[in-house]
Amino acid sequence: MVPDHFQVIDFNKKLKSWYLKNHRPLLWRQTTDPYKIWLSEIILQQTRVAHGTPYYEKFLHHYPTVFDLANADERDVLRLWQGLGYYSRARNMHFTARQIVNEYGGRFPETAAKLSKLKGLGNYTAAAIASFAFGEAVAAIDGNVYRVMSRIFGIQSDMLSNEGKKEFAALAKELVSHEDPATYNQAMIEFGAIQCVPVSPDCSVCPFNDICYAYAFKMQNQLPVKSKKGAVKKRFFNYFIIQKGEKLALRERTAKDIWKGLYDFFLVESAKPLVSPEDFAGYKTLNELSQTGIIREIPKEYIHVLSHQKLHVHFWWITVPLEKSPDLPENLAFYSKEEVEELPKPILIDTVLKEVHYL
DNA sequence: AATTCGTGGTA
DNA sequence: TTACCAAGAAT
Repeated sequence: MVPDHFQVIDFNKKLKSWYLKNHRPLLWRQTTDPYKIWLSEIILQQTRVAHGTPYYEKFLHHYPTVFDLANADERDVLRLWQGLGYYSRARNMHFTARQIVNEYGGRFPETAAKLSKLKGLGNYTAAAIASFAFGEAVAAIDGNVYRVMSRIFGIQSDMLSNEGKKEFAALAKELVSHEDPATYNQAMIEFGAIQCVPVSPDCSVCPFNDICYAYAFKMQNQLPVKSKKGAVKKRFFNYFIIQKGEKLALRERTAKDIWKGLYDFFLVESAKPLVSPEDFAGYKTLNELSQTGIIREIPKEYIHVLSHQKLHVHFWWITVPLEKSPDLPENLAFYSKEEVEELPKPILIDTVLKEVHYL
């Protein structure tokens, strides 16, 4: 709850004034088109503006309307998303585009309550679209807003716990401007992004340093409180790149695991790194394949770090003679160089193919 | 409710 | 080198 002495009207006035003077001219702020706003919000989830901006422009160029996105193949959408990470965002966005077209006539629902029922839209994104595109007076609470509220009001609850989220939500509901909710939400987010930054904010120029709890008690670097993440797990990936002529064998990842929907090579995951040919003894299909063609090692260990996993990756290249047609395991299939280029791939796979000058 | 889902940048 | 961070959501 907002303390008795806190002046919500004054706060909103100063915040808006700060925003009008200091905000960045980001592309997706120049429109009230819910499609464009939705696209930007999905792209920016857990993603820096600098990283997401080129993707926003690419998507808008390829898919100018929700109808264009709905008509696209999921594979092409994932290919355009390649390099952004958290690929379920792209799959959910594509699914939702089709739903908007097929069930809503191409028009987005206009309230946060309805929007949040769509795939890929949680409380934050639904509120952002509802306020930016339709002017609904709902608070959009992202990581920036949690930080700003936590510092100004001295809220020390864990912002990632359910209890903490309720507390922040109740406060945010009292703060949101009913006069201009869109600018209020943009301003809170922007204020957190460029003034009330996570590490070592310059509080000397902050318009709220006279009312800020964190500034008064020098707790800028202690707030907000976030529960710590779990340990990073090690995994050992052994990739076998099977080549026949110009073609490579790839397969779509369909398991409930990282990189779902993307394409990679024949993969043997092991508890420890496989170093010598003797280590392959236990893998039947691998032995058969290695006898089919020439196998050589890419003498390098790739370390690929994800948010909760650290991959130790080794690549082997198997060249199959043109006259032979090995039985490919799993759902592997041969793709031409042009097809390989067009398939959505984890950034690691793309990097390796470029390093060996295949792509 | 705790985990899991990428990638790149920075201190 | 490690840890943290970046316009969160799904399970």
